[in-house]
Amino acid sequence: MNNIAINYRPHIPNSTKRYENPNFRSQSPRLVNLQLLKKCTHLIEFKQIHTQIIKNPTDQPDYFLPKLVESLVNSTHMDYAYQVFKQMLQPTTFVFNTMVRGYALSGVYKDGIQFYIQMQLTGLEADNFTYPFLLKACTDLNQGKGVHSLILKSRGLGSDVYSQTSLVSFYSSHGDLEYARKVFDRIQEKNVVSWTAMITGYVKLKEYTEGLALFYRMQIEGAEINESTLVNVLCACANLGAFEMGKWIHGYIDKNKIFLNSSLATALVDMYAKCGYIRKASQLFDELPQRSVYTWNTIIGGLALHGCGVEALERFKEMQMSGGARPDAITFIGVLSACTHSGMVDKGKEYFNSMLTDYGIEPNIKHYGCLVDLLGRAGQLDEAYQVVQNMPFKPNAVLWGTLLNACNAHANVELAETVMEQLVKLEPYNDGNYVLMSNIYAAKSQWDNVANLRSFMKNKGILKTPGCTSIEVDNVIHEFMVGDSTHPQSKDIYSMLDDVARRLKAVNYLPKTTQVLLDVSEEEKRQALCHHSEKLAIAFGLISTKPKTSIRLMKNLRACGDCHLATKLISKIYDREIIVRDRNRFHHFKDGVCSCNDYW
DNA sequence: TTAGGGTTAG
Repeated sequence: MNNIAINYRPHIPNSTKRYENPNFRSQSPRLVNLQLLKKCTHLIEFKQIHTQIIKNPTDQPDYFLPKLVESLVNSTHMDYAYQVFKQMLQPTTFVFNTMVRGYALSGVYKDGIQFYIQMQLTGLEADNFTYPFLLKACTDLNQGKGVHSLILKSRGLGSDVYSQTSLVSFYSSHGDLEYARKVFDRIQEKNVVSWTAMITGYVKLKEYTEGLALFYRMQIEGAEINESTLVNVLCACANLGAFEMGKWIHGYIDKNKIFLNSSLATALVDMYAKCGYIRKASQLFDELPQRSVYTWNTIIGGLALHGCGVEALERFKEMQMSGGARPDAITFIGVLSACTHSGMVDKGKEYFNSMLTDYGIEPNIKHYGCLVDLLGRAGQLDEAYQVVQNMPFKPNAVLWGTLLNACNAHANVELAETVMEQLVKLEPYNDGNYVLMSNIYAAKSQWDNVANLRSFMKNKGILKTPGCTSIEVDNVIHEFMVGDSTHPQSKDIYSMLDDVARRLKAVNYLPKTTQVLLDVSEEEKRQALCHHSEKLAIAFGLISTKPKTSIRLMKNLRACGDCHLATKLISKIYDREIIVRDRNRFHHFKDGVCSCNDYW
């Protein structure tokens, strides 16, 4: 940035070209007023007003120039705002604040901070507006901490709720939740924005349980709750799969007649979809009076997650027909993942190729990830590998992981080993990759390699994450670990498991013992599989819910091959729909088949 | 003139 001149140098802009704006015609050409300023959007309109202010001495430049700067900043004409600023004899704190805000919002952070420094040099004192703007111009933790100490030192502003809340947002958006919470706890008179800022901090950093805990406290303390609060709480519910809480929020919205704005509607649709209620999500979506690109993306992505690919593509067509929202890069993540999760390989390729040509959207690494998944699923492993090698991005762990998954599905040891070389470098402690590789070796009966991999993991201290499945029955979440016997109804659960095992045997079910990473006998492997957390949760679901009702589960890992096979059979034997949310997607088991068509 | 909000690849 140039040095900021604060001497008054009259400047009449060159606006020789006449521009006819209908808003201007009815106004007297000499009259400058705020109404007129508010209607300006184009630079030439601002220039005309600027000329009038300078030419007409009765129009009080001291009053109108700051307002002109403000309007220019609001219209993101920063260069011209700076030109006007330079003409001011004594810029006020308001003008400096406005310039700091403008540069921060337009991403020219350094200039924002520079303006604050310049303000101090001119001897002006910061006011309660200064620090929230200045914090927006801070790009790293140290800068923010510097502003924090300035706030503490400033007269009277140490307890200003705006500055304090800005600090909460700053710290949490820079990953320091501990500091954010310290500031939050010290806010004397917390309002709905300060509470929401802290909850948002937790949610953004995936500390969903903490976010919900704070929401409970907020209610106990009788704080006001508004749409923004609920959006964040719903986001936590969606990601935790906390359906009862999410449903309660929906009831709260209805009961308190809270306006379902676009953000809140999106969060609600997303909550239903991520909690496994895709029909409810779709129905709610249909009832919405307005849909933004976010709402469309949520329903398309939600349908994709549930393997409802055809329906997702129908929604995509509907989105385009409606003309209300333009598809963006995220829409295509949903569209491509719909094709992947439903096995529509050719359609997926078509959509990928149409992104740039028909929609002007450059595919990013996530779109390439979807393409690799799509090709991998179809068994086109060489082509998938070619994409990884030739795409315009350096492949990350997700991309290699996608390819490893494809190698597992199509038992390709050779490529899997090449992929693993990369994954060991990028994610040396991700146990899931080693487990997948072990399964690939096991599928080819390469037991030596399985053993080598196991000792490699042991030497590196890499432990397999224990499987954990939860099920919600009558508003209580029951959590099961592998081999768990701590549940109060454990005896009944294991009796039910015996019944399940007997009936599975009767339909010639053979446990997939190759997927067990233990150095034990076949019988012990069978037992281990039988006691996987998913099966324990299903057995509990069978004994604690009414016949023919759906059973809903959530897992911390991907579905294991043996549990997947067993769950398909159980859905048929016991005539139950079983809906499982695993780490990546939903599986709807019904009548012996799964919505994922055995690829996940 | 200030603080908080929705969707995204294994």
